[in-house]
Amino acid sequence: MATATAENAQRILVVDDESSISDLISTSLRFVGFDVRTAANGAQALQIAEEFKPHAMVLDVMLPDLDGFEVCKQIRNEGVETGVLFLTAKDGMEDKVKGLTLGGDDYMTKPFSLEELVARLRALLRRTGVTQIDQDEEKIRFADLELDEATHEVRRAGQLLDLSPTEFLLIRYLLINADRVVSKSQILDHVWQYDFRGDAGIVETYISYLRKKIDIFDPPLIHTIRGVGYRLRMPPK
Amino acid sequence: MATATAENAQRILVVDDESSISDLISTSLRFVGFDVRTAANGAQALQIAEEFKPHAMVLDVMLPDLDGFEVCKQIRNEGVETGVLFLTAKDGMEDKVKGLTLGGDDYMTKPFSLEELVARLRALLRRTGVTQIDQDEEKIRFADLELDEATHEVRRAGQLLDLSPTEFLLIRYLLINADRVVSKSQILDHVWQYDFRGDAGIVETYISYLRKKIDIFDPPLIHTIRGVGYRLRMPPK
DNA sequence: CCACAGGCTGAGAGATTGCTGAGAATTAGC
DNA sequence: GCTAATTCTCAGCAATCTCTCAGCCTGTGG
Repeated sequence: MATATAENAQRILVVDDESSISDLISTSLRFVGFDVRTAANGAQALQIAEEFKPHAMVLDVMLPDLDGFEVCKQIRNEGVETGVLFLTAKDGMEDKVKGLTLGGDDYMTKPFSLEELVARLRALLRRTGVTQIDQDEEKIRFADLELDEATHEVRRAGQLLDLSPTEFLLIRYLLINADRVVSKSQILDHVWQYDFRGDAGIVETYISYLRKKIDIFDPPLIHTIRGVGYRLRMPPK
Repeated sequence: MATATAENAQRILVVDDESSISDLISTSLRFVGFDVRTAANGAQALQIAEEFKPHAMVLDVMLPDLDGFEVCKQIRNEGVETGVLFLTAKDGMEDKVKGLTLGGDDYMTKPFSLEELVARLRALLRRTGVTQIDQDEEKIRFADLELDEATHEVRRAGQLLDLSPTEFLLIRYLLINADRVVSKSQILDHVWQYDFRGDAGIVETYISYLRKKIDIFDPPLIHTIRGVGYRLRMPPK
């Protein structure tokens, strides 16, 4: 977790009253290189936003004091240009969230997967144009594997693959960590919703699905590191 | 939002006393690249217009002080050349407005869809000749699908399609975002009237209608990305 | 070479998501 | 006003996806 906070890292403010959630999110975001602050309620959020000037916020709509929309409004009124990713419970509420995809904002329902959170946040930063050097193509590549965020297409050797939502998240996670070993529990934590209560065996199942779709090509890219996890890699020359 | 205000972006003045409405509109317009200011009443509008010199205005006819027509008149008397898109409530009024929008001006009744607002505003700017470089063709094309903004006609393989108003807005939204995935809530936010309180299921229904009209041709262009949204695309190679 | 833990995979139950037809409610045109 | 078009809701069906589980396979260490 040693990622140094770069001078010019993008600043994210995470606002949620459940500390377990905001810890989860902030740890995750820090790990992928964002500069993160957290707040547990609306008042605190306003205060921090003023001096922290976040590029984007992850904002629970249900806060103990103000609601998320109000917080968002006030922060913008103070001239902080920031995109917002709202978090909402699965039930009701959802219609209240309408209109948010207009300004580039977005929302997700709890529970979510961390991979998805990061992906959405990146998309949001891209849309709201805060990305300093928008050099990051919307494509992730490894060998002859290519994932396109905008079209949601995954190709191997130019050929389009038909993946289910979870398969898509999984291969993206592997791609992001290409060449590195990732453990089954890491995968579970990032790709599955954070309240998933099953065991890591599910990961094996999905790896199996993926192999049947992407490793019918040569060479195989998904490698098992027995006792450790998986790794995307080119065959040693 | 953070969209950089281009030096030469077109300037729009939005005048409405309900802040929820003017927020909605300005967010939307800023996001598509306009330089936007807002005013909450007639007096304020006059004041801002003087120095902001908007290329066009979105103007509620019902304002707390002056009415919209008066505002429009006075601003033009001061020599600001500006097209006007009037907003009116659904009731009476309508004919009164009709009579007064003879120039290149236009009007819409509340509530409206934001896609429609943007389209009308663009058309207005085009008519009043303010558009510096009329880069935007009046036709949007994708594969053998063609939508003509000016005539409101949609053709596939040269054949004219008979679409209802909502179907038209929907296919336009898909066309504008051709090849990218758009979620059901994005669609709802952009295509439906801002006060629509139903759920996203309606989008499925309309996609179904559209498919029956445009995808009876080969190849099908409207594709479902399960768990994500829809996407207009050519068949995979 | 055997035993065993870890990993792989096919089958299937159950849940989710999307599609569509039918009809009610609303709106627009005459 | 009346009719026709359009919009919207809803419910059943179909497709797909998620997850569990059990039996088999494989690498490893003794």
